[in-house]
Amino acid sequence: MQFEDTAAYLLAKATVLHKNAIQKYANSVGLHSGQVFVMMELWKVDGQRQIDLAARVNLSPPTVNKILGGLLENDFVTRARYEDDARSTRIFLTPKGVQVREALEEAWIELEEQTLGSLTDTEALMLKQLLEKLFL
Amino acid sequence: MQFEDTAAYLLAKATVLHKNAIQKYANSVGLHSGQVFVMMELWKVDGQRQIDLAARVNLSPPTVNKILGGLLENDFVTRARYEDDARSTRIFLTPKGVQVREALEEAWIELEEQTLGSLTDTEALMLKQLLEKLFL
DNA sequence: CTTTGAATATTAGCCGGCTAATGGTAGCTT
DNA sequence: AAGCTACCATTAGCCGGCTAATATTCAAAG
Repeated sequence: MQFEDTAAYLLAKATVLHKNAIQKYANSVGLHSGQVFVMMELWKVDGQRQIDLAARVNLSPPTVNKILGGLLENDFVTRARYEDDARSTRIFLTPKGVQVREALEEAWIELEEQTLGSLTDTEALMLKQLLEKLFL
Repeated sequence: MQFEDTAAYLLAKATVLHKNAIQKYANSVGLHSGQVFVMMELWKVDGQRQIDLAARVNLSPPTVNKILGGLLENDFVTRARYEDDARSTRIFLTPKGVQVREALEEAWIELEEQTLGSLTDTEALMLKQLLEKLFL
């Protein structure tokens, strides 16, 4: 059997390089690679609980907790207790957290170009459709 | 701008879930997720130097060094000095390291089915071709 | 032959992922 | 009211990724 012929292998291989690219562009706007996806969810819906954030980004609660620690230290978000339920905390964007979105959008456009650089427009569209079908 | 519409976003999203799947099947044969790709390279060419392994798997030398530490502890590989160059070490598979390939192949087939479960054969082929074009 | 520079492995330290275990709270059952 | 159970956040500890810095060795230049 040839591992290299499997989609599972190719997808993992692509992952490694893509992760490096994300890290590069995330760092260029002052974020770490893991933080960007949490921020994206908060830009969609602000004030979410950690457990809901974890579900949205498909990460474990401890991982999200750790990532939020970094975002808190750098004043991208704040934590607030939720009055109706003392177990939960809600995470809110700071002005700095709102503002960094614009910078990330610009960086993301470059990332997208780099990612799809070797593909035609048709192929790019096909890839996106297949990825959506794969895991959504 | 909608991050969710970009291939960079979708690829990262697919990555997260795929990594979990790899971890699950790797563990089922006694390996950790990062170790499987190093082993695959050794199954192709045994006795490689660490620096060359790192290049083959697209990881940094310190990362490969750490992964090899785990493989050494569990007797999947051995280290041997390279006669011609005292800077280098060569990594060789142990019998256990050779043997585990068969188990991983079986697990990998299941992983492949799970990964491509939602796709038709045509789509699966297309995905593989696009991934190859992306990062090879 | 000495010095300088490149290459290889390794260590330290960070972030990002996981599981397992803890502690506190809410809610339901009795 | 008491107690069981489920839920949420957090901590501890592991593996996997990175960059930066170190030590050793090789090779090439002087």
